[in-house]
Amino acid sequence: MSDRPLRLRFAPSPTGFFHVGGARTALYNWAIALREGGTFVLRIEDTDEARNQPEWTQGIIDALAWIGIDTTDPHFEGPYFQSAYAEQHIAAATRLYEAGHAYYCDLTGEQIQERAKASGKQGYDNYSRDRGLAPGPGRVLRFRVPAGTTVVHDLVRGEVEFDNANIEDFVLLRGSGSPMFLLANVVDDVTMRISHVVRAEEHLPNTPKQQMLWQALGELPPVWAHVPVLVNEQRKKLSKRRDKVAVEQYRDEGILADAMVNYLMTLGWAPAGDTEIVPWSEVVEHFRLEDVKHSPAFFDIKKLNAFNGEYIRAMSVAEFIESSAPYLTSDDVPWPRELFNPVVFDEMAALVQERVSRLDEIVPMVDFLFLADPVIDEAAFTKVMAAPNAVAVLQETIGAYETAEWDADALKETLEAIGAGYELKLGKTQAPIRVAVTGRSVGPPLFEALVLLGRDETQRRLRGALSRFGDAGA
RNA sequence: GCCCCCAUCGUCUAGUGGCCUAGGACACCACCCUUUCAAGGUGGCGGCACGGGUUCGAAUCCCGUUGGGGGUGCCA
Repeated sequence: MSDRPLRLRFAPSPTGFFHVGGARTALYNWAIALREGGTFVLRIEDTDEARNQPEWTQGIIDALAWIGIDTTDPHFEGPYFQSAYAEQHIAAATRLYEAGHAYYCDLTGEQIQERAKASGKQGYDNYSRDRGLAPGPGRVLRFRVPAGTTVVHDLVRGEVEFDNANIEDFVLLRGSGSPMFLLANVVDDVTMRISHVVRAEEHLPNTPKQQMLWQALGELPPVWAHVPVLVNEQRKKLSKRRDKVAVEQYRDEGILADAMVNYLMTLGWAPAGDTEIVPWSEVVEHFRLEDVKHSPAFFDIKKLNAFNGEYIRAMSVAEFIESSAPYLTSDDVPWPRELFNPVVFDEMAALVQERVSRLDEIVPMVDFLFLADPVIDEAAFTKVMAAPNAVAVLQETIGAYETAEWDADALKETLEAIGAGYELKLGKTQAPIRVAVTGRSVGPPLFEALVLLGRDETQRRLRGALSRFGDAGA
């Protein structure tokens, strides 16, 4: 089974956004396809009520492209749509029926429950197995699970043995005649000549059923690999209801694709050596399914952010400026568009770059440069101005900055001298100036910002702060 | 209930019988640097779930217990 051409597949169902767990599974498949010269097949499993399908599908394709899985890459094939192959699925089911591997059953869900209650056992009791029912409306087609055991050879878990006695005769075709997931999935994998099925662990219980289907269809099963699921802080499988799982959302918040990819790969696997931050090329070279951990991994946003900070700081300033642009020119920006000055931002960029871990932190860090008036954080203002001599420092600074040379060093020295008169260190002295000009007590380096703001605007803001005390400054 | 999977610092992991006094990273704490905040540097806190074996030797192998997770649809 391993001498077939290497063909992997990623088979998401279009549910509206791209799940980080799906992204990791896709990446695992992709890394293998790339290194081994195999093919990565994208198949959209849209057989359920897939409303709005084209939109969701495009979302998946865009998200895959973002993490580097590009539809134009020679290793990429697809997308295929499962819904387009319904006839094949049904044809396969018919073959299974004709070969005696499947039979029709007319029991309703209620009837199955009643029988289960009466017998004290759970689930369907294979009641219709030998009733020889013909196909008919409302009748489902069930697979006749053979006696014996099914051994699944799994690249990450080894051999997993299932007693077929614990597997009930599952449904292949609904009463409406439409194919079920288990069947469609296998038939598609067979026709697409898939050699390796790499997917999340939640599918492991399905695997013996699917393997029996492969065999009943006269095919050699693929190599299986079930990777551990991603969990939340409560150690539950990541769910879209309570957890933040949309790749698109992280992208919009300014997580870099490279950082996301790198982080995702370290969940369940680790590059050799003491460094987790490694380029994709190294991942491709070293990733092995056999090395994937067996236990679930917590998707830790803090660590993702830390990775992202590393990637941001590794960029050139020019790259950083380019990546910042969408955030600075979006419609959500707090300043009037006409007041934004890219030249000013570019001057600040290097200082901002080493202070953010996500791109969306840029705007609140530089907003005071482009706002007509800074938004004053009242708590910070009150606290800073209550410090001994804070107001006096403010007053004196206004006077000194009237004539000071307008460069960062001079502004710093001037303020240092003023602070010295009150026996204050620069850290204390700059606080009232910072809050007066930026509105906050934290932010990027002050004097560099003042230079960009200009003397007039700086003085205006300093006086504005002073006037808050009633005794209009100047 | 039944079936299956899993178990190293709080978290992600290294570790495949002696190199382990269990290594790294994130987080946290302290200190240094410092113009606030970061970044950077130094140090610290903190773990092999438990009990039996096997072995000269067990985080590593076996069994059991406990604990967690996944599955159990005419969903995918």
